[in-house]
Amino acid sequence: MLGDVFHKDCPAREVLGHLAGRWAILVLTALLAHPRRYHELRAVVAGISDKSLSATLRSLQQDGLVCREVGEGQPPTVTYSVTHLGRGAAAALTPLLDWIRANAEEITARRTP
Amino acid sequence: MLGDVFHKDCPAREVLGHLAGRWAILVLTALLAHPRRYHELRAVVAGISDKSLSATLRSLQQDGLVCREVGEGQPPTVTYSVTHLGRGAAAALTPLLDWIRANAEEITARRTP
DNA sequence: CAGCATCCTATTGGATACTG
DNA sequence: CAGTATCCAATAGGATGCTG
Repeated sequence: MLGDVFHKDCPAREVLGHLAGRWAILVLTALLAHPRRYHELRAVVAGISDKSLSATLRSLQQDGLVCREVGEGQPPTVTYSVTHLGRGAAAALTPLLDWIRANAEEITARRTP
Repeated sequence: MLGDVFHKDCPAREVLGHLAGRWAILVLTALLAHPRRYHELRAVVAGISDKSLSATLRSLQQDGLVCREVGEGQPPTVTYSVTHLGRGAAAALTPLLDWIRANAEEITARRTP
């Protein structure tokens, strides 16, 4: 089965690998509400470094989930937005983020050390 | 805001870090349908090593998402299942897995090299 | 069967400095 | 502003061998 994430070496496994990192999840979600410029993203996704942000954005572009638009003028203005495909991915991520928001405190509080 | 995944050093960010890896996602999902024993998990989650599987299971246990039960007899039989909390997490992951299953081929096909 | 210990390599990711 | 380049530290993760 081609879409079986449990099978090695299948496309689904590869895509999961791209989306599974915490940075991709956060960046994609940050773009869901509306497009953002590079420095906005760096501020919104607190703690991400330039290197990780640009690497994550490149990876998301290559997968066709994020669109990069360069504006006119000096200094350059670059805006990132989710594509139609990316919107679907981000939507699929919101239940996870919602669940984490709701349960994070309980988990960290009860954690067995 | 305590549950804000976009804020550094908040519980939500930490929990996201635990769940974000591909192994945690797959293991948790593999346990959603029904409990499984160690060797079943290793077979179902194709490609995972003993080291990564046991590390993932330990992490999920510490977060209270997975329960480990040791059976009687020799050789030992150890069964893993999702807790109530873990069931919620796994449920929050299914939209993501479903989306990946549905779109993985399109993504890998159109990938800009 | 269900793992842990060890060794090793590869990838991730932060800090810093620099550029068009 | 929007990155890229470089260096380096930390982590992930595979292979192998061993144990109760």
